[in-house]
Amino acid sequence: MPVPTRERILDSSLAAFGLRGYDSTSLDDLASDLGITKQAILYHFSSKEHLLTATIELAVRELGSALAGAADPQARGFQRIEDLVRATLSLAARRPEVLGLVRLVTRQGGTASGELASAMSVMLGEAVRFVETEMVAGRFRRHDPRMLLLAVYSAVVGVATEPEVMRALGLEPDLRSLVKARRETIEFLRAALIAD
Amino acid sequence: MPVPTRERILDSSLAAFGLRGYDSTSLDDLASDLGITKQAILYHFSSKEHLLTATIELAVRELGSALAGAADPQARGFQRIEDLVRATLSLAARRPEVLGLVRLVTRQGGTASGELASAMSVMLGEAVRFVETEMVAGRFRRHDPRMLLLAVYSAVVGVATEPEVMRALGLEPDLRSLVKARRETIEFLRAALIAD
DNA sequence: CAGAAAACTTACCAAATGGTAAGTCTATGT
DNA sequence: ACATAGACTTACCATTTGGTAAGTTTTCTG
Repeated sequence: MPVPTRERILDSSLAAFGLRGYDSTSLDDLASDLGITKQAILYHFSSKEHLLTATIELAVRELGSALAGAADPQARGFQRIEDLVRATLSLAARRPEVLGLVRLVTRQGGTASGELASAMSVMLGEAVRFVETEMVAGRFRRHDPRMLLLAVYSAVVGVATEPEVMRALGLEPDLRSLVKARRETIEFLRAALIAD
Repeated sequence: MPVPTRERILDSSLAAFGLRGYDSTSLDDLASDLGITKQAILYHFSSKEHLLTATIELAVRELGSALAGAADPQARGFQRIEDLVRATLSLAARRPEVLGLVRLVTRQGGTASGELASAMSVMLGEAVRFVETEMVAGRFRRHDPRMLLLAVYSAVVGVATEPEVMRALGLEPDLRSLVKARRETIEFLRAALIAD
């Protein structure tokens, strides 16, 4: 059974918006990639901005399920961070457009970013509480939890979405390097986080 | 004495390209901001892509001089990292568009990025050698230097260019928070880098 | 099978975009 | 005083863009 056009459009637009940007992607580009006309897109999504909104919703769902699938509520201390970082970097390798879109929207912060902003607020709020309890329990070094998370978020998303910097460092972003980058990133965070 | 039009154009395009993106900035936008016509821009730069190239060159110069001014060749160990991070975050606060453009170009990696790519390669190559000697001297933890720099670069540039994430964390990106973010980022890196 | 709703396509359109051609104004050197 | 070059502006232009209107085909339903 064929994939519904609506979903195919969303898949394509997630890839295009996430990897190349919103303004750099025209509806005609999307349509010809899909072998349909631009008006077919406008039939399912009444404007380009509505398409962006729906695309962001899809990205939020993908990110949310990737992280929810990895987060074992039982896990304590650094294990939980490691699980989340693994899941994030794995998602970045499998579907770089998802994090690309997240980053694009968190930076520009336009009208359509409301949902993503609130979803991120929820996730980050949980993360702040988790980090706080770990600090109180003496398993993590004492820092401002929010600043710590900003640094961790930046490091992970940066590693996940900066293939050109990897190239500038003389590393080809192939599978082996990515595996190595993941291990090193986790070790880096472990060293930064864990209390002596 | 008035600022030459050519420089005014470059200043404006650096801000626009760096903060809003290349495709999102039209020559008409730039021109009307400057109170001139689009053709005046095309008189100084024969096409939009040439303007981008010149703008990237300007950003590279600004970044280079900001970092060169901060790097004391005498400094050893973490002090040197701290100097560079301070300079980077200070530049990000003063002129966010510079790092914005660097990030934009390193991600998309189009035709015009050759100069930035080679400039980054040089800077990162020096950084790799520095980090290696520090590791050999036992002042830094042992990691793959390139992976370590990727994580450090990502953390710093991320902190510098993700104001929306700060907001999602409940932090207003005002001066006090930025100073705090700088201190925390440095502490974070110190914990990650320094050998016991 | 009728008909209506869904899922499109063909045909347009106004605005914006990067770019060209030609003219105008101004300073400057001879 | 005058030609010349630099620094623009006015006037266009072809293409692309997001979007509308109206028609056509397919699918579902009574």
